[in-house]
Amino acid sequence: MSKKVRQNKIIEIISTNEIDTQEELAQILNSSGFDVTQATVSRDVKELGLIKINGIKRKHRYSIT
Amino acid sequence: MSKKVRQNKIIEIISTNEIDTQEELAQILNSSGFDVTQATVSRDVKELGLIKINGIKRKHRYSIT
DNA sequence: GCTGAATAGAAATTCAAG
DNA sequence: CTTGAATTTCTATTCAGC
Repeated sequence: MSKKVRQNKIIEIISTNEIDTQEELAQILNSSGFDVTQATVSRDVKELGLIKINGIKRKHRYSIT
Repeated sequence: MSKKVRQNKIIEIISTNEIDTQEELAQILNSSGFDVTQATVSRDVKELGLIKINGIKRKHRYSIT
């Protein structure tokens, strides 16, 4: 699978799920057939420019910018 | 010093400096007379809803939402 | 309620390797 | 150029204490 496909999947995942951690994201990716580790997710998050929202109400989740 | 004053200072600091880490922010606060640790900065960051921008271009810095 | 010290937990990077 | 394992670095939380 290409990186691009995986990154599209990441966008889809965080759009439909409340993702707290990169580990969690990696697990969902694995369940979806993308065999990746947290290290790669970290790189994808960076490339995609994703941010971690950490506000007082909306606690802890990844989001697209 | 009140928490509110400190948090205003934080906004000012991240608006005028490129801050990478909470430790760094804590140090600048200390230099400015606010005696705090990273733990408190972490709580302030959360309350203020600050985000850490981690994009491929704009690397690593705190920003207001 | 606000905070610091210590710790747990999460994320980024290094260091190969393919 | 992409990745995983291991490690480092950074952040959040716990557990007092005030």
